[in-house]
Amino acid sequence: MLIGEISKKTSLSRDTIRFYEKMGLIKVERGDTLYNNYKDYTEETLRRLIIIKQIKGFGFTLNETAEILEMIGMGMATCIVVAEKVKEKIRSIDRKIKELEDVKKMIFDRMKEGQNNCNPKSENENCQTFLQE
Amino acid sequence: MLIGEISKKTSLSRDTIRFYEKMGLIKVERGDTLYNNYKDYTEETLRRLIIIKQIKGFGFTLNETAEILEMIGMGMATCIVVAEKVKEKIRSIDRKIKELEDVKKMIFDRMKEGQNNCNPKSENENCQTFLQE
DNA sequence: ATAAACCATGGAGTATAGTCAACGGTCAAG
DNA sequence: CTTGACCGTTGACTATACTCCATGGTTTAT
Repeated sequence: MLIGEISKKTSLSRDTIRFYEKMGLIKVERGDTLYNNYKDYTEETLRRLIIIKQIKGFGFTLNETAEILEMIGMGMATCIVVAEKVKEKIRSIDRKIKELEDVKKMIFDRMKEGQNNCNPKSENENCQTFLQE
Repeated sequence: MLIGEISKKTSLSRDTIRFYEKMGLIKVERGDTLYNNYKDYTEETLRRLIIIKQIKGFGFTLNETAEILEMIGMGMATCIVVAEKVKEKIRSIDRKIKELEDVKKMIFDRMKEGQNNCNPKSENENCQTFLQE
């Protein structure tokens, strides 16, 4: 099938599909006919794109997705391995959440400090929050 | 002073200082002397860079930092305005945390679904987690 | 005189995941 | 025969905040 059709079937834009091809996530051949240079997307590729969407739905990056696809290709994406990957992804989300919470706490603390530098008589002047060394 | 000196005093790399200049966060003039084209960084610029570090310490982006600097320049960075900006920053952090938690929950739920597709006899085969439509 | 240690500029590269525009070829219908 | 709807490739652009490199000029010390 041509790119327009597979694009509709996957709800991925043509550009995205071509981008995935460039990234090596899918392989595409030319059709047998020699008189045009349209690419021929197979059912196999369609399935692969759907799997890619699934994997990305888990929050994996394209690189990670490529890795998992390779494992699937080698039959090594066992339940244990997949579960471990997903768990690691969850751990990395937890790390990000913790980082954000740390930043938030830091901002809170600094804001409190800053408020000590804001007294009523400076109501219409620059706040000293950022201006102290 | 020359860039090497201000770089040491602020603990910002030369490249970073030049980058800030290019972004318009600081203005720098050439020295009075005409026989070289070295830039002359003033005490004022030094103070400004220190303020930039303070503001960035609150998690503001460079664009936001530029905004706040401008307000300071106009004497409009009042305590109320600054507190509101900081609060909005905290709110945006909270939104990010919530997004991450949603993603995490989604992954959890899907993983549970996926586990139903993993039965013992497929121990050494690809997990079906990503393979279902 | 020359080497080390500065300085300036411009441009490319980093990571992520595409999106968009330009240019040109192809195909089917009227 | 021409119009519209496709298709292909290449390269630039998005956002963030720098970092690094190459090239070339300047200053200071020996």
